[in-house]
Amino acid sequence: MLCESLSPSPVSYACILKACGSLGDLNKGEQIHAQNNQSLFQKGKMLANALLDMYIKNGALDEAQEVFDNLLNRDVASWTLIIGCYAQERQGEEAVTLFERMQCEGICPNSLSFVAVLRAYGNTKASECILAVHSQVHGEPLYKKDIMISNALINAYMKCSLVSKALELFNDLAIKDSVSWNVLISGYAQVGHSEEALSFYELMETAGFSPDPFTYACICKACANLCAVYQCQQIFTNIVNDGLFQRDIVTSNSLLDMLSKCSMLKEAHEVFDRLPSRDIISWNSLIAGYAQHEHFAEALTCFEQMQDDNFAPDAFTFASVVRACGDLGASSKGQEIHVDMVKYGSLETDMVLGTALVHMYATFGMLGEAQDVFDKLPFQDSTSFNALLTGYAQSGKIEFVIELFSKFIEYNIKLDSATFSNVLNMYIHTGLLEDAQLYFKTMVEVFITLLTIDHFNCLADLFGRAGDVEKAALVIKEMPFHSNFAAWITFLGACQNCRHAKLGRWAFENASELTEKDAAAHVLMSNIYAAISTYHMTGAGL
DNA sequence: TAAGGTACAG
Repeated sequence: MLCESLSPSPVSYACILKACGSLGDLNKGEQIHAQNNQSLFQKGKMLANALLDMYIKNGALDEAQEVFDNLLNRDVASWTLIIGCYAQERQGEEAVTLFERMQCEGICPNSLSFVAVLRAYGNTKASECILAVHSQVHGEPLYKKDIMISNALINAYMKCSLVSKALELFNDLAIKDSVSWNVLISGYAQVGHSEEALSFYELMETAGFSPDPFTYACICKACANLCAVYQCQQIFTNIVNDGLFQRDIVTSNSLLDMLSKCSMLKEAHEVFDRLPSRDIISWNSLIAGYAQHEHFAEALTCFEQMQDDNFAPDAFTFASVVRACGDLGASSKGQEIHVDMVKYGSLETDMVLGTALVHMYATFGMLGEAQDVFDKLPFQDSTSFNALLTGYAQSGKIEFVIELFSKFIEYNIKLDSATFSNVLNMYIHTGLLEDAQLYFKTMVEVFITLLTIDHFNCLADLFGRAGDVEKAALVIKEMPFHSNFAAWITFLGACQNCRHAKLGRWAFENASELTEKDAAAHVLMSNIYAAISTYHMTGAGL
């Protein structure tokens, strides 16, 4: 058109901007924006909104906000576009604020505005607001397009785990479309009601709706939650038969993730090899699958291959490989990856990664590095504090443990049950009985709710190792849990060391009540008797 | 010839 010297009209521009939005061609869109008189985009609502939409579809939030701010006449579409933009970007609070501002400025929201704000309400778990919208639209005549509001409502309810409200609305729908089924199934999968997700998938097919990529993503997630191998195979077959495996990357990634999570790693790798195209999510799913099932070397091999294939690792990749390095004890590779994480800026934006790194260095016993990463975190939360404390405890750095623990008390940081076990185990290995008792006493006073039977078993173990089997017995008798096999077998070991036949017999009988014919219990008990008879025979007497 | 609901990775 331009070659033939025709000047584009506002209509041409609107069409071209729409194309830039759906193709993801931000450069072309920016070019059109820059080459024209800015008044073109400020006055006419249609073209201004087309430009706004182009920036939003390209994920250019700042530019979208700027276009919106410079608009002279904002109509309901302009407001809805920017509200939808923030709702989609998980900036729900911002979206809700804009929704309120829009009404203050005298613009009345329409169906589409409600759909946009419902997404924000769902993401921010604003259940009261969702209920308010629901009662507002309730009883209004249901036009066909308003099925979108119903679907958005079901989705928002599910995001707040209001499962029965979502189901009630779904059942009351006069007309359902495939999105209605998808949001319901997706909701069940997200709240962890995976069986229901699969049941509604069956019902959906019975009702005559074919699964689409959205449906497959949801049921793959449900199957992954359940580790349902048989159903995995069924879905795998369906996806291949539908031809979606070749056509839709989200579906193939969902499939890949499902197979990985269900330990079907061989199948996952085959699917990966057969993919017509791959993206970063395909790589991350495969790497995560290997890391989650402790195939750490394979995880790291894939990580190398991914980079050879010119994919830059992101926060998801790092999370898997950091764990793999830690568990493999691959400290130099781990440090290399740390450098990459700094290079890509992943650490500044992601708390999970920082904590994973603290944990990795703690596993290597490189506590200086662990402390350094911890100190540089954007903020320290309970998870990162626990990772650091565990590191010090596992390395037996008592003075650091004591110092850090006092910070837990001072700043009211929630102590993790597993961290507490690690600290107790440190005391077991250092044999500092008095310090351990003091620590346990503080635990009872400050963190009583997280005490488990394992912690009491640790305390009994401490006394047993110190040779005080009477105190150990008292802990077992008086702890607020039913003693388990682990408690008795540890205690029996302590009785063996002290050659305490009476308490040993007591432990043996209790252990036998819980588990019959356990070899370890019999060996320990017979050792006690053998030791005592040797003692008699050597004339030492009892 | 402007806006819309559902989906995949730590």
